[in-house]
Amino acid sequence: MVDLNEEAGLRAAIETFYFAYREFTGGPDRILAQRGLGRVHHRILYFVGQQPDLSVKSLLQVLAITKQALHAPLRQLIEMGLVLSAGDSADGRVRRLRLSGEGVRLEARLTATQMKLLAGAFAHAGSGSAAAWHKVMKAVGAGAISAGPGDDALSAESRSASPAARRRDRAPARRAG
Amino acid sequence: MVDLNEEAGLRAAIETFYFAYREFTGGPDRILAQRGLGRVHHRILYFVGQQPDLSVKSLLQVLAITKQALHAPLRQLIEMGLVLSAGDSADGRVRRLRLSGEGVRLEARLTATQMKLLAGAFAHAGSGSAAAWHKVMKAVGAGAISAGPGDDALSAESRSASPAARRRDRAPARRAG
DNA sequence: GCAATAAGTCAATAATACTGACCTAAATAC
DNA sequence: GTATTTAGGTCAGTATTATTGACTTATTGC
Repeated sequence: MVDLNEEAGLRAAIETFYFAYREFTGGPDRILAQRGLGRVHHRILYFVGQQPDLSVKSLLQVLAITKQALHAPLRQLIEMGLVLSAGDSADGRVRRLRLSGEGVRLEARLTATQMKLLAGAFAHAGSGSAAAWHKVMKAVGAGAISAGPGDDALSAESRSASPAARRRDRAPARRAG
Repeated sequence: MVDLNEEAGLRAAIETFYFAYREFTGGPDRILAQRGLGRVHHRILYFVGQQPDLSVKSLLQVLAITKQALHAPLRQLIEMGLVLSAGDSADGRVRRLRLSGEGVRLEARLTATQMKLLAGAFAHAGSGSAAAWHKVMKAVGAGAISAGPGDDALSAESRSASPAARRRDRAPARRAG
C-alpha cells in the first residue's frame, strides 16, 4: 500500500504537521488567554469575520459542534461587544452575526499572527511553495479526494464530522484504576 | 506589513490549515474512539513508536504537557499491554518505554490512515509538492524562523510551549451568566 | 549523608464539549 | 387556521482533558 521508501517521509510529514499546527494555533491562543478566551472564541471571530451576517446554524455547521457548546462562548463574545447579533429582516427566526469594530480589531490581531507565520514560511520555502502547499492542504481537507479501497473499516456515517456521529460508535472511556 | 493582494490568500491558507488538520486527526480519532482512547493515547503511541526506549521525561517534553496529564493515558496503555515500560539498565530511575507487538499494530493502523491521506494529497498535488509542503511546514513549526520586528507584544517566555508558561499570563476565564 | 532527578500519585479545579430535555417565536405545510 | 417544522436559546448533568499543587519513592551523583 505504501512504498517502504516513502514511509519515512510520510512519517516525518505526520510529525511536521503536528508541530506546525501546534505553533500555528499558539500565537492566537496566547493573545486570547490574556482576555480569558479560548480557541472556540477565536473560531467564532474568524468565521463571523469571514462571512458577516452568518446565521447561528451556519456557524454551528462549519464548526461541527453542538448548539450547547457554541452557546456560552458566543454569548460571552456578544456580551463583551465583540460580536453583534441582529434579527434577519426576511426571516424573523434567524439571527445574523457580525463583528463589531472592536471585534474586527481583535480578529485582525489574531489572524495577523497566523498570516505572518504563514507568509514567513512561504517566503522561506521559496516561490511556488505557497501554491503547492495550498493544493496539498486542500486535498487533505477534502479527505485526499478518494478514500480508495483498503480503507479502514469505518462507516461512511462515522466519517461525517457531526458530534452525534462521533459519539455513536465510541466505546465508554476506561478510567484507570 | 501584509500586502493586500496576499491577504486573501493568507486568510484562505488559515482556513485550509484548520480544515486539513481536522481531517488529518479525524481518521485516528475514529479508530481510537472505538477502544475508548483519545488523542493523547495516539500521541504517546506515535512518539514511543518513533523513538523506542524513550524516557517518560522525554515524552513529556515532546508532548509539552504535564506529568499528571500524561499519567492516566500512559498507565492505561501500559495496562492494556500496548506499551511496555522497563527500567533503564544504567539509571534505575528512568523508565524506558516501547510498544508491544499489539501496540505496534495499533500504531501502524492509526498512522497508516494519516500516511494514506497525505500520500493521496501529495499525489494529487503533483511531483515536487511534497518537498515544498515539507519546507513550508518545517518553517511554520519553527515559528517561521524569525519572529521579526513588529511582532505582537508577547514575551519570549510565554512563547515557550510549557504548560506553566501558558498558564502564567492567562486572565481568569469569565463564565457567562 | 544529602541535594537533585525521574517517576508516580492524590486532590482540587478549570475549560471544553457532549447528551437530553425543555422553551419561545416564526415560518411553512396541509 | 391549526399543526408541524425550523431557528434559536436555555438548564442540568456528565465526561474528558489538562491544569496547579503537594506529596512520596527510589536512585543517582557528589
